[in-house]
Amino acid sequence: MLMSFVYSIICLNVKKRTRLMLKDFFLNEVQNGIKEAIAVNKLGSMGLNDEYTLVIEKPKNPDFGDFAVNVSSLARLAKIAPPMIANAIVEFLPQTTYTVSVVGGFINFKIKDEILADIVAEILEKGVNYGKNQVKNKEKILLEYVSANPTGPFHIGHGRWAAMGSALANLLRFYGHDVFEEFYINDAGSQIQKLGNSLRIRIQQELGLKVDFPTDEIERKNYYPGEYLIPTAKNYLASHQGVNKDNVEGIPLDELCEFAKAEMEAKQQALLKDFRVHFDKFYSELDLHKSGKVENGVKKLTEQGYIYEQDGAMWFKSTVFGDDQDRVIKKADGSNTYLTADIAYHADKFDRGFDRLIDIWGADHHGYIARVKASLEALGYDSDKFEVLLGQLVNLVVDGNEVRMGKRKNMVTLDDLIEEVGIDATRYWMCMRNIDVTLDFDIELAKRSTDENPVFYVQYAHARVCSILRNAVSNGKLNNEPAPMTETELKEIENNFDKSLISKTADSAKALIMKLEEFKSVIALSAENRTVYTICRYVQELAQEFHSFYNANRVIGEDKDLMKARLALMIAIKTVLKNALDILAVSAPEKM
RNA sequence: GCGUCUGUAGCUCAGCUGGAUAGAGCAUCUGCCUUCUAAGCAGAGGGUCGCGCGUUCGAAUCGCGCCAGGCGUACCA
Repeated sequence: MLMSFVYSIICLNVKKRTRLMLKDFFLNEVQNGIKEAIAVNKLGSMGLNDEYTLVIEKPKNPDFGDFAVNVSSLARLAKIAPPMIANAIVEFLPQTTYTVSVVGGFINFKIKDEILADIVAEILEKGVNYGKNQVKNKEKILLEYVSANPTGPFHIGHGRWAAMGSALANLLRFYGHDVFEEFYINDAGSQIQKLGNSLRIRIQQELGLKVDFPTDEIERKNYYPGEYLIPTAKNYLASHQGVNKDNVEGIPLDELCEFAKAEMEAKQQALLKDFRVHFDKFYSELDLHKSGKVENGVKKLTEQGYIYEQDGAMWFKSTVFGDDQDRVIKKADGSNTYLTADIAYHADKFDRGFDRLIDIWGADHHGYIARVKASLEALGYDSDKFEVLLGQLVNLVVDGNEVRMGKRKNMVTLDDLIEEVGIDATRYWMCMRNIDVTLDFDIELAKRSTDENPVFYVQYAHARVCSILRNAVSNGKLNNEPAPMTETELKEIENNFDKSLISKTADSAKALIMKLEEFKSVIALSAENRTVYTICRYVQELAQEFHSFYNANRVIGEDKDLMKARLALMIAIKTVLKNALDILAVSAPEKM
């Protein structure tokens, strides 16, 4: 509730906007005041061309007003004391929709009711579009995430990228960008051979043969011993009736690879769909090879003089572009490395006309950034248009203890997790932390439908609002009293609200309305910083403001104008909560 | 060793494009349901912001150096 924010602008670079968010509005007021004060020599040695930064924040102490601008930073330029500066500026503030006071170097603003009324009216008017399309430089963005091997089920780490990636796509789109979501299928490497070999063993076991995965340290690395291939083996036998103990060895490896891969892909894609993750394209690495683009990329790098041969392999001079060491691009055995295809893939993304590439990668791929950027530069692309969001991994917490992933016995798949805690909670938990920190996913906590679980807290707020809106137009429960309000009247509030009524509830609802107003800047900041956890934090804060208001005030009551004002507020809260939850792809239940 | 992320309340984390007494949730304690969903609200206690030096009128925030932990450091994907 006391969250203060700081928003600064370099004042030589302020651009005029038609629709000002409140913070921008006050910054502009101050900036204009400064200019006028300078013009009449009230700001000491300051000149019109001096560059300075203004900071606006929300005071923690409400006595200081609703917004505060600190002008101490001008002291160095003006060579006079901060309070004098503040007073000089204040003289030139029109103070139409607000009042001001000066404390030290701070100019404190207190807003008048009409500003609050405008906020609510704007939300009602725009509805699902409130907060949308704020971006100034719209870009065609290709967002790539998850991009798992089609060799098995997703683990919980994939779940983090899936949830965050899809939420980020929704956010960037909401902000106004053109976003294309893509999943790169690593279906070309040796891991597919391992998959086929493993399927053969599972089929043999299904046929009753005594075969098992190798236990030898080196040999075992050529197999996937997870049990998930058992149903695949059954499916294979069901669709290949002629297969028996005697001819199973003769099945071509390619056929097994193809079968297993197709099934794994289908399962992965079905899960993504259930998890509310939509991809515009699943881009096959195999297709990339077939298209000749990989070879073409190598050719281009060679032509540019960035390839040399050593120890029988071909190396890319990535150090020219800042990488720690050069990278092998064609192994001594003639095959490509993973990087070779990745170079072609990222070049192809630009060739398809995207302005910006954003990839979400696990922190374990950190070393790849420099080499892919290097390759893009070598091929003549602007590597600054390629962003990698590096995500720390996920720890599962069970009974208060971390369960290390990777130990095969403790392997928890995303399917298991979703089944255990549900889609809403899984998505919310995966999105609620900064991508830079390792996520502790506490299954017990995420499962709980209590206030310990933020996702329920937020959803409950939405359900409560909906309940009030329902009650406003339904008859009394016990003795069938008439409804406090007709459906038509409620529609009237939504579509043609008399915003002057807000003054009836302005005092009690001020904090709540201010929080609603914050939504737009939360969207803008979140989109620009590519963070989705900030949406989670905001939605929790908004829910908190609502719950607090709910406990202190009644919406439905005798005073009809007051009721109308508060119902308008309820519709506004519902709208903003829904818009935010939609970005996270977490449901906003009408009832709980 | 090098690169990178992290180190803030008992726990999980915000704040880190420098600014008014360092915040939230959970946990603990105290109150609040004959009134729109108590899955809620109000309040209390709880912190050498890993350590040191520096820049600044001002540092959790910026710089440098340490300490601790995660990840990476392949002709694997």
